[in-house]
Amino acid sequence: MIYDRLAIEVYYYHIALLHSSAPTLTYAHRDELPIGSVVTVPLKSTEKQAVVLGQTEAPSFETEAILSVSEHCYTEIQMQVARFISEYYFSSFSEAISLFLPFGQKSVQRSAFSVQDAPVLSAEQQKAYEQLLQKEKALLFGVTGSGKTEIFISLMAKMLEEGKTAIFLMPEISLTPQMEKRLKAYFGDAVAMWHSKITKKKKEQILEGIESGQIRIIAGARSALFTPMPDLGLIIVDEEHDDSYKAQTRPRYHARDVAVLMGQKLGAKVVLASATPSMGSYHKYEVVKLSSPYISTKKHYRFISGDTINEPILKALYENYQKREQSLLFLPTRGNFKYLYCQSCGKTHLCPYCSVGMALHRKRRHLKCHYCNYTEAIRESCVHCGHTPLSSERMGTQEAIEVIKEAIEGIRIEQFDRDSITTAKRLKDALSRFESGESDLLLGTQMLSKGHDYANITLSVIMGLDHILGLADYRARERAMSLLFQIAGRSGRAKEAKVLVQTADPEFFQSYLHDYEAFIKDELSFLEMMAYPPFASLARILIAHKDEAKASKITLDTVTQLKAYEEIEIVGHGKAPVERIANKYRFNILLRAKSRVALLKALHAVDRREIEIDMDPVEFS
DNA sequence: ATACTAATATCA
DNA sequence: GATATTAGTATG
Repeated sequence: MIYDRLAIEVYYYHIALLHSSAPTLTYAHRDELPIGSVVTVPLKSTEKQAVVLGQTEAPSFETEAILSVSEHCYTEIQMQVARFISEYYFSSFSEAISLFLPFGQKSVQRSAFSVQDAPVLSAEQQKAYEQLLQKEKALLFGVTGSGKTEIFISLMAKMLEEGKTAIFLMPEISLTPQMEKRLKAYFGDAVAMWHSKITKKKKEQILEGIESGQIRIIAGARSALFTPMPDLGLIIVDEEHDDSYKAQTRPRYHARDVAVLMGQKLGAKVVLASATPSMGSYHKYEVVKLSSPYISTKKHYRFISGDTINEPILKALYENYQKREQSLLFLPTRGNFKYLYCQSCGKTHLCPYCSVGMALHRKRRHLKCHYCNYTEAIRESCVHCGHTPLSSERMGTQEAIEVIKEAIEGIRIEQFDRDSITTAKRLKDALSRFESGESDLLLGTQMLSKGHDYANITLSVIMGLDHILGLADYRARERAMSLLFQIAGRSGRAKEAKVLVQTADPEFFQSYLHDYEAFIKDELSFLEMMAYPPFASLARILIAHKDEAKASKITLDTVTQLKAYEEIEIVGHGKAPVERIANKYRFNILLRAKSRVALLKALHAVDRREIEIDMDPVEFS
């Protein structure tokens, strides 16, 4: 290294490579560098971007010199949050800091921005708005159509007037052009949309806009949380219950939880919002309630039995079609697993130890719990009511469309699922066809429940809730209930609407139909009794290897190590529900602990390259 | 992550 | 025996 030979005084720095899982390395530089500086370093025969972690003593080995120092720098808070993410969600610091975009050097004088036609709030909205202004963080709990968006806009407008900026998070932004329209209407060029699919060029433009002070609101999916917003005053997490806030690749962070932490560190207000809040948020945060003025637009619920498109469904669809009114039909996502459930009482066969639905493995002719691996023979009759036989079939979107077209001549159906809505354009087209009345029925999966409003729908048919209730997931009840509320909430904004719910367990849904909060309270006591989050911490360890024997050995070794930790419960371990992905055999270990600290400590002790740790998992397959 | 190296499989 | 493919390892 040239500095050594010239005997010039040099500084040594620990650096973390960006976009790499390499460990911390040491490089030399002639000048003093601030922590967080983004630099270019030589590594092997290539050049890499890296971030300066701090100064260090001259190491015993030869060092290379930093090649260049960029204009960009991570802030102390970005570094702290990245440190937290790397430690809590088990990634390298490099992977965690790589989520963030560093700040540029220009510091802008942000002039106050005044919104021309700020929305006029109802008394109810005004009250919630004022409550939110008082609090550092809160959960805004308001049914669909209660006017949460106007409150968001008012809060953001207030921030902008104070010369501050805001981040607005929503799930899967590329598929929600509606919110973009509304935000643009109020904030114009001061708002930019940010998600993983926008082009590199566009991202650069937005970053420039942020630096110049023109862009003051970033709205988008998970990754929008990591844009370099100066003077951040507000983070809104809309639809905070949505699982897509949890990253499914390393770093496996939960954007909602990271948003709360970041808000705390920055002194920015954090508003979580949902019509169907998560149990954890309701339990943890102050709740600001917003009851709807228009909720009284009548919704008539009717519960029907069966698990296919049957007579009552076809009849209702036909009648609505005859009236030239629009309908919506929800089918659960085509899942990988089937569960045994009773058509008579709607109950799913549950694992006796975990209270989650047991999955049917037809090939091996047995039932298996995906949490603890408890296995038993396939049941012939229902343990609750003795009804025979038990059902396990479910229907796909395509099949449903065929059945309905067969039965109702001339009906125009818009398919609305992952298979057909692959791009933002397709979504826009599908929605505009429906809005202009070119289609009579919107038929699809989970996607229907997200974000869009279909004011003219007068009939919603919700099928397959029992399948969701029966999922191998401790939150199956929450998922089913939240889905019912989300879908029912999409319809009948303008006029009266019918909601047809197909379930063999109408009592469960009926008792909470007009009161999600009552459900939350009951569900929380169930979770407490069963020691599930938020009353305990869960972690999942994933092991994947081409060699099945090796994967199995790593799993067993890890389990053996974990047994030394008394505070940690090994709920189960074994082959993952999806046994093989990309030619790799997959194993899971599920852990639970009362103490999150104890769980983290044990996990850090057993962590190594061959395993992946998923803290606070939402996905178990 | 990825460049480099050692180990192993494939082939004429 | 030479070369292609894969597995393992260190990177400053």
